[in-house]
Amino acid sequence: MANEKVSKLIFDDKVKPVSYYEEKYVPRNLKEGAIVTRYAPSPTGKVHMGHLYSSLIGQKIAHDTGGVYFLRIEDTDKKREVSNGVESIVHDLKHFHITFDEGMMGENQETGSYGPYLQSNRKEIYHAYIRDLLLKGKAYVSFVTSEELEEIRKKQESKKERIGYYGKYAKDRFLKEEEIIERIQKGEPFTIRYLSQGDFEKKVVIKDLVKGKVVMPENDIDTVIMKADGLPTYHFAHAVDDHLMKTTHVIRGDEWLSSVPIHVELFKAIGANIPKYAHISPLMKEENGVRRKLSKRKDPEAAVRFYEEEGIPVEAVTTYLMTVANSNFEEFLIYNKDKTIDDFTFDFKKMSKSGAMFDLEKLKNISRNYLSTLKATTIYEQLLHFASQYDKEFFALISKYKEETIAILNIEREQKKPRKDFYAYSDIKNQIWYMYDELFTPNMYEWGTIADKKEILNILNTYLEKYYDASFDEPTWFLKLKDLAEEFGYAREVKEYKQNPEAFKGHIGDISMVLRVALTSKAMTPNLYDIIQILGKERILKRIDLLK
RNA sequence: GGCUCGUUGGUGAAGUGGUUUAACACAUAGCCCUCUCAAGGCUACAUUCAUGGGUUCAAAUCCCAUACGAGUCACCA
Repeated sequence: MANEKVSKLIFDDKVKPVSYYEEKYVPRNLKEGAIVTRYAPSPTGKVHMGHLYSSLIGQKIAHDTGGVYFLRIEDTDKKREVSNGVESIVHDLKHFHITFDEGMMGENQETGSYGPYLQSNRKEIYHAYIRDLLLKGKAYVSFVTSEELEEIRKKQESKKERIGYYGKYAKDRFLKEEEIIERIQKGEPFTIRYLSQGDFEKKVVIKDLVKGKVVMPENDIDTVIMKADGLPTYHFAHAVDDHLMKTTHVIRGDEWLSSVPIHVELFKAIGANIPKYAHISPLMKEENGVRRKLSKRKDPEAAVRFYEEEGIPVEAVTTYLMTVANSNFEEFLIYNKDKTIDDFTFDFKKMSKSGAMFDLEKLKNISRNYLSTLKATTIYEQLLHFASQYDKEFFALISKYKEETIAILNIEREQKKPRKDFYAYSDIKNQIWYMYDELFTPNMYEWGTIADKKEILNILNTYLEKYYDASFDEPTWFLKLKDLAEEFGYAREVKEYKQNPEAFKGHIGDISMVLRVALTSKAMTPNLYDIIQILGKERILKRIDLLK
């Protein structure tokens, strides 16, 4: 046994033998082909769109195959940690219906028998494996400082050699045991590095589920597996955790692709099977003609919270993301109108190898379409839920006028080609505010082609006296409006006017515009007849009165 | 600089040697419909698949080179 004295110095007696963990974490009892995968974020802030994107895929393939989706928190970098990070992650994902079968459930809760799922609580486990490698001579203690590393790098650069701590440059490989003990006892900070057996001239072949076959040189760099603070690095924790937690598939951003040779070596070193990898391309954003990754800091739409706060329906966001992941999903939905994401078979092979530009406009379009398929009562409930958190004033109004609000939301909805005029719950108020007396203010300016106020009032008064009756059905109502137009010298039909513009003051459109603006203060509204019916006689009189 | 990946219209893309005069969707523009708006219908939008060579009767599809872009080369994940 190598390094026996050294490891006694570093690890206390509580550290169990590796065999303990190998026996404790038994293979999962799942059916053939079941996928076990995880979301493994570091708790550094809010969930990013790219995270949602990959967790959507992870959850789907795990559940479609009868597997397990779990949440492991990678908090080995204590400097970057954010308070309530876990809570925030769980909340953001839950809003998008992403829930976990096991793992972290909240700041200090977890379920599942492959835990702990918080890496900082797994220190003993990592130590067991690190000590094992140390004793087998596969790892060694290193005192190299970042300054020394920098010097090595410069030397390599000037000699045009490959950069890194490898081979002859890995000078601490050759430290004598006595020296190591002495320096540790002096309190000198140290790390533990894996003693790489790799050969840069040899190749490793990676069969990535997204990128396909990738051939890379073997890793020959002695990567740090335990940091000076005693916590493992990502690379080592990844190998140990996914081995013990019986992960079958690792889905992660493609920035990890070039680390796979290290991971392969580490998995082999601890005697573990190598999981299947799927390295997914990032969501991109274009700014000033430059393509870059969608950034949480620069792009508000990158934070998953944005959609919750905007009231963009969860279904729209997930549909969009699935469309980006597997573009055939879009056609699948066109031909299977009543189907959802759950009926669709996701395929890694259909994923793009290069990063897709994130297209908010397309997402909004999907959202408009989605919202147009909902029943008015459903929209109402969702709107109520949204407003209760983000618009208290509007919440009070729609609560008070429940039936009326549903009627407003139902305008031009239950028909073959429903209206598609809003893409988010936050957008609804902009479209219908004038229907509430509390929000309505008369508009004196948008009268279309008719400028004379006397004429306007005359038209409105005549309408009320001779042509308005709340009991009219739509065709009758419109016929009456045409009668009104005729009385004032406006054409009954637009065509009629266009054929002979000199014969008329204007046409029916001008007359209905007068009515529309008087009642809604807006030049653009949904079907006027529906609005009139919902307002009712009393409020119509009142609104017209406001103009006098 | 080394290693790796990528490159089809403004955007997401289909496409895996001949049915492609390059699908579909978003965006944009025009027309139609129409009492306004939204929607809907129709039309337009890559003679060409980063560029240059090659293989082949035939290439966006196979091969090579070049260019450009991205990732990585931490005691960050």
